[in-house]
Amino acid sequence: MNNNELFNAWINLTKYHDRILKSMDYTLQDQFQLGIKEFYLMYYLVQSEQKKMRLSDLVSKVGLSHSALSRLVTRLEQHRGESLVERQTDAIDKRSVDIFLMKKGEELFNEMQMVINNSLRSQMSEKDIQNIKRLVE
Amino acid sequence: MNNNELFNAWINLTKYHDRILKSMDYTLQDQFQLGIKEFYLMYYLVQSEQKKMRLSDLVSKVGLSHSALSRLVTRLEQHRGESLVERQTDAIDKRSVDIFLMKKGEELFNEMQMVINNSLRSQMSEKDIQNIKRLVE
DNA sequence: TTATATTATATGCATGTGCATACAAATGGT
DNA sequence: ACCATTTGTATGCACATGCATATAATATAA
Repeated sequence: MNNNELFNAWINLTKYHDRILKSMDYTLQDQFQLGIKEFYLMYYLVQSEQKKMRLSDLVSKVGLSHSALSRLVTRLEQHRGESLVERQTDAIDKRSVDIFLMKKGEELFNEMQMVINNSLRSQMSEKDIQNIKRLVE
Repeated sequence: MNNNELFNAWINLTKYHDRILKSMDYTLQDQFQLGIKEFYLMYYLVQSEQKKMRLSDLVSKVGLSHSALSRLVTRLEQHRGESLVERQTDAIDKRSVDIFLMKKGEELFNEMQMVINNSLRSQMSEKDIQNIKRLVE
């Protein structure tokens, strides 16, 4: 394998990834005025036991900096006049902030999830999924 | 395949992609004060016959909007007091602008390319490359 | 030819991001 | 107990981005 093949593989992977990402992001913005990062955050809250996570623990999950994540939470607290999530200072460690998924947020998440799944299914074939699994496992 | 598998495959692909991307971007910023988008732009100029391309044609290649690309070119024209690329209005269609890769830009590109290739080789195994090829072909 | 529509690029503006920093709270060493 | 260090979050700032728009040049239609 030469350098050209190597770089071409990378470029093609990027294009494949970005095409799907932008498509999903555009659809979410269009239908919910929310982006893919907002969806990821809510996804990890849903996955969690009590529909809550520490801000710090979300950083590595969502893939944003602390500051960006803090502001993302602020936006979700004030989304079109409704609170999709809420902050609550931890009783024991008063520096720490827990992010709670609210009822309205969970409802919206369920709608978004359907859109996301449709989008993924329409853009990734069964064969693609198998290849991705082989790549990332 | 259920929805969970589908979404997990996507998330894992994103993490795989972003990890490599951020690593390359960080290294380029650190060593050259240039990002991966700047590298892509120069890459396509090098690939072209005469080391030049129309701004418009670069849009789809680099994956930025017209406005972002216009400003990216401006930055490359003024990179640390040197012109890595230059604009030149097309003689026939005076609306169109050709972007030329300058000598200094090509020199820097060659250095960057080595860094990029090393970065890719250290993060993607031979098996990864084969799996990516299967995915994107 | 003249008027209208289209195309290519540049720029004002709003927004999201990371870095550096500020602040508050907890931890550790003396 | 006290002070220094570390940890968790929020915010000022600089900057890259996309959208909407402006401007200039070209193409099209009457």
